[in-house]
Amino acid sequence: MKRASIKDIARIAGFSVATVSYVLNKKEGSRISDTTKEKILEIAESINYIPNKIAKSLKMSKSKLIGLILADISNDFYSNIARHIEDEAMKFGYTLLIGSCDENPEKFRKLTELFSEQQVDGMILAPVVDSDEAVLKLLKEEYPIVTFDRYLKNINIPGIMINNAEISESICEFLVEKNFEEIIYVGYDTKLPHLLDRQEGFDKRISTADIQYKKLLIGIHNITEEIYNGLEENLNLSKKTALYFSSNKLGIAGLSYLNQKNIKVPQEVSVIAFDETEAYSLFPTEISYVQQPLMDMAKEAVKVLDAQIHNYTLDGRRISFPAKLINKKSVQ
Amino acid sequence: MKRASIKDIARIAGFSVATVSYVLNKKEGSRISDTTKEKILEIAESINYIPNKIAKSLKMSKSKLIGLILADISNDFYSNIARHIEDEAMKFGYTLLIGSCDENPEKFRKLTELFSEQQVDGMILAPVVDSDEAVLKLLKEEYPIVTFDRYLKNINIPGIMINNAEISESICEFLVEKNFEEIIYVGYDTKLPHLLDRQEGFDKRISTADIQYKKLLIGIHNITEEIYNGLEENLNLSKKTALYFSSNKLGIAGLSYLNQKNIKVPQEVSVIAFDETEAYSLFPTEISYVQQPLMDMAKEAVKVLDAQIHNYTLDGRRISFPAKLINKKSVQ
DNA sequence: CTGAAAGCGCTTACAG
DNA sequence: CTGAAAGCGCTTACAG
Repeated sequence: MKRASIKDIARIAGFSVATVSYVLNKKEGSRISDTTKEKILEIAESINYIPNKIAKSLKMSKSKLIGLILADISNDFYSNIARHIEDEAMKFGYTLLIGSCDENPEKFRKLTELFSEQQVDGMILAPVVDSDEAVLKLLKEEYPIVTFDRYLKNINIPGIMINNAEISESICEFLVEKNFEEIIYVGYDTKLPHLLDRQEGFDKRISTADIQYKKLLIGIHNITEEIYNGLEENLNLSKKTALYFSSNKLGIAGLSYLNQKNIKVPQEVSVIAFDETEAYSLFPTEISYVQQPLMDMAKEAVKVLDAQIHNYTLDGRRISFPAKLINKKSVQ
Repeated sequence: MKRASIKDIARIAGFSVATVSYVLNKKEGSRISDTTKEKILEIAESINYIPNKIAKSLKMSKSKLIGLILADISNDFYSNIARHIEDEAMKFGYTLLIGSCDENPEKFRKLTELFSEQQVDGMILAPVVDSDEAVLKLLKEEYPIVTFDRYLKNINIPGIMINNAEISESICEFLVEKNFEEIIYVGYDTKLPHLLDRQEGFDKRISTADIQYKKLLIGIHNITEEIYNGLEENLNLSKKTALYFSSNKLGIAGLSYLNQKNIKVPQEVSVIAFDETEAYSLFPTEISYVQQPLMDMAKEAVKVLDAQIHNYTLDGRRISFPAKLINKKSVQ
């Protein structure tokens, strides 16, 4: 079925498409008589008129579409982000295109290209390792973009993130004061700057403490198995030990290991994890974790993006939101 | 920066836009000389030409966009679905618009309208209670749609789902054979047909068994608290009892309760939950659960939708995929 | 208060 | 082998 257009309304109403367009868009400036307005509105209603945003987009060079590229929408952390961004984007009248790139720079590039062809007005990106080139290309097209969660070391664009180094440093401080004999930092074997920041913040504080320290760096593609083997090898229950899992996935995989091994938290080992997830509620001990203010971050991201979309100025400011430790019962 | 168009290429190359369009689209039929082709391709490359799909969409009446409406993208179950659908849609050249409606028919309606204005080629819907009207309207516009997970009792459109009644019936059979003294079905207090099917399938089998049976029906908006109170009141550990949690969220909330109360599974109570989630791996006992073949379902959904998009025929067939019990250690 | 016309960036049937 | 032209459904500056 061909859908009704403004032209159909115009024909039936006996007015021009211009007049119909003015009425439908409720422009203040244009003085259309009330009877004309009513008639047109009535007809639009009766023939079930649905405006064609594609046509409007073409004419206006604005699609009211925003592209969101993240590692994997099925990952709890990212799907939470997506939801917050969706809500916020809707408030601004944007609809969300979502793409998952699986830490793969080629997929990332393809998604930026696809979204760019789709004429999204802007993109919110969680860039992967080696995605600089793709982002640079976007930048050359003067595409409004903002990074989220992650950022690019060598490209200065607006980015929303947490205070990765600082929060890790303060987590370390917190653990140091508890007098552990050994602390194990569990992170990813990666070049992602925000994760390196987490590491370095932790390293910085621990280096001035006289505590045994290990780093377990996990390949990003085989988390469960590597965590299992890593902890199997490195966790020494005869010492008073604390584990710091520096991401959501790592936390879940690590807790799953402790669970399988029936290792008691915090009696045998203390744990701090990252991000909120209802999964923690199934673990026998209430887990202490680092909480990111995702909703505030999403609000800011959309706000910053929308501002760019409207005036095409890119100030390269990165904004760090403070994460905080929600201390429950997994550290003693 | 204004983006380069086909017209710019034409001007620079000294050919018409028609020729440029033919070359860019690599049509077989049109015989363009190789030198022309090369020249045009080269220029396109050098001025960083990006095709404008909005313009193409308008001309072709095809946006290559698919809308996905579900209850909440941050819900583990739905974000998994979204990911599978994303992957499959991409294979067909579609990009995904995602919207969450929070079980709210008004939000659902708004999303259908928004997507419809956005000219998506089709929609994959997890309809909510009282969304019949919105779907009917889509149908009147002859919009290609397919329901997923859920279906509409009174509207006959293609739908992808599991064998809700049958799987529940066979879960019940499984439990009956274990000689429990009491079985508690934990479900939602809802009118969603697929959830009623789950209930009725269970009821059907239990009605022929001589076992004490309770149904705990939970309001969809306050799960954690209602599960807590409901189990507190109804779970009697002096009897050999089995709990059947008929959704992912209910399973997690229920296990969380058992965890808080330090009730041992399966020693004190047996449990079967619904859907896979890594959350289960944090629970002290490996959880037996009902697995839905989400990837196959996603494949089928996109396939069915794509078929509709291409020939506008709607056969109202619902397709049930077999769910199956993955039996672990939470039932004794 | 209303309309004719141009144009957004494409595709494609037709002509030559 | 290539181009002129129409048209997809809108918006808007301009004229009357």
